[in-house]
Amino acid sequence: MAATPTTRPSPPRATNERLTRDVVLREAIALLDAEGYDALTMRRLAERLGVVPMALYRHVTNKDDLLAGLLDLAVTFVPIPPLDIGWRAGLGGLARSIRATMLAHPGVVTPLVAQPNLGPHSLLLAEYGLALMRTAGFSDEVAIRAPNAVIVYTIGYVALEVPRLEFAARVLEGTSQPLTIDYEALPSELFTHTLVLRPGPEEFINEAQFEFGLERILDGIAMTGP
Amino acid sequence: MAATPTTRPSPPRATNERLTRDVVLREAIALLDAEGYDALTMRRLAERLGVVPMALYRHVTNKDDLLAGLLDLAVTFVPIPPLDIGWRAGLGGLARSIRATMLAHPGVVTPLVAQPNLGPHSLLLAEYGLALMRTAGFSDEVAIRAPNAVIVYTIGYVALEVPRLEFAARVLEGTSQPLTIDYEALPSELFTHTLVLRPGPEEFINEAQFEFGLERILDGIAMTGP
DNA sequence: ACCTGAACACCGTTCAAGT
DNA sequence: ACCTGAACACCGTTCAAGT
Repeated sequence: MAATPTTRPSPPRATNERLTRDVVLREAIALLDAEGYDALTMRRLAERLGVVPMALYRHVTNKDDLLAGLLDLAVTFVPIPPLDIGWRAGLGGLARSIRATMLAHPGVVTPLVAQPNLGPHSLLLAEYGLALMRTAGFSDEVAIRAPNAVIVYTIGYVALEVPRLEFAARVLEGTSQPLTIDYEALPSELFTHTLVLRPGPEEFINEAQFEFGLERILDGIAMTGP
Repeated sequence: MAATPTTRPSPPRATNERLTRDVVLREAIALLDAEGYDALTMRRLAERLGVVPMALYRHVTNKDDLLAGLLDLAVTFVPIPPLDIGWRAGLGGLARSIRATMLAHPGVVTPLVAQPNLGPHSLLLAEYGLALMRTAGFSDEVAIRAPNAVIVYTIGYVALEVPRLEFAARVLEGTSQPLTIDYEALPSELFTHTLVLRPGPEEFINEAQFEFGLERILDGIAMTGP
């Protein structure tokens, strides 16, 4: 009922809502989405919930536990494609689904990379990959490795993509200088091919590059059988 | 000459050594290697150099600049394979070389992923990839995209691998509980394939998985030509 | 027994005061 | 002009004191 004694915007939480672990985790994701990974501090999360910082420790044992809980929750946001579309469309769809979810919740990427995550919802994604590959008749080894390769590629790709998108956004709003490559400064005998093709700084990470790598992995998987 | 007034180990820096940007960056990598990313603070770095924290700001504009400089320096540690071994051995060798370097300097992985890096030494790696592919007769588009796919896969993979190796090390020293999957708790109608194969928690990230994904990408690239 | 404000041991960076 | 100690505005977490 009483307003929190701060200068920040008043908390959005209904005052009669009981604080639960689920409420804490969802608010943490909302904070992550709104203000990014660095903004997720115990103090600011507590403030958004209209609660004293130490009240959070009733529902999470520490910040690592908060991050682990929030990750398992975020995995539930990933739509799993249907099973009957074939292994190639299935794995490709799962990759695009994971990427879309991570781009929608860019703040989760840092904790996702930083800690192992074998919660029940991750296992559901793994089951989908195994089902696709075994139904298609691949060997047990490929059934395990191929979906893992696609998932690792996707998470790794987006882990690189998100900071570069955030950088691009800062360039647009004028708070960062755009990246440029000064081709004229490169010694021509060391950079002959670079100076012929002159790939722009945006070539390293973009949507077409994601699709190129994904399709190469899927082509390579196709060559292993079934 | 005078010892730093702290309780920490005395700094290893020779007292008559002039502080330069290069010395600062190399000590930052040494601190990263020795104690990990979280240990790299301006204050602790200054302490190791036997210098007051603000003295660092003479050589770097802020912590982001320190990280950018240290990344460009770390790229020089990556051995580039010879040019005359063919595109497949060349790209594969580059990937393994990048992975080995990152595993030797695990603390650089976090800043490497977190910010764009187009320093001159990165461009030298890119030039190597372009040279391999153009010499082999691939199209300009594939010459740009294929090395990028291999490099993104490798960096992304190791970004996931490093925290899991650190976790495994904590398990070995007894400070973390090992990850287990409780197969008995999984509802059998949702997890039929998982319960048949029962892949262990270590299957997601390991050396064989890295090689599997790398070979699939290389196979997929081979299919595009030349 | 439960809750929480104050405190602790840190951060990166600013800036005024010193030489 | 150059340098730097103190200070500021934060952290995550501990813990003693309060109800």
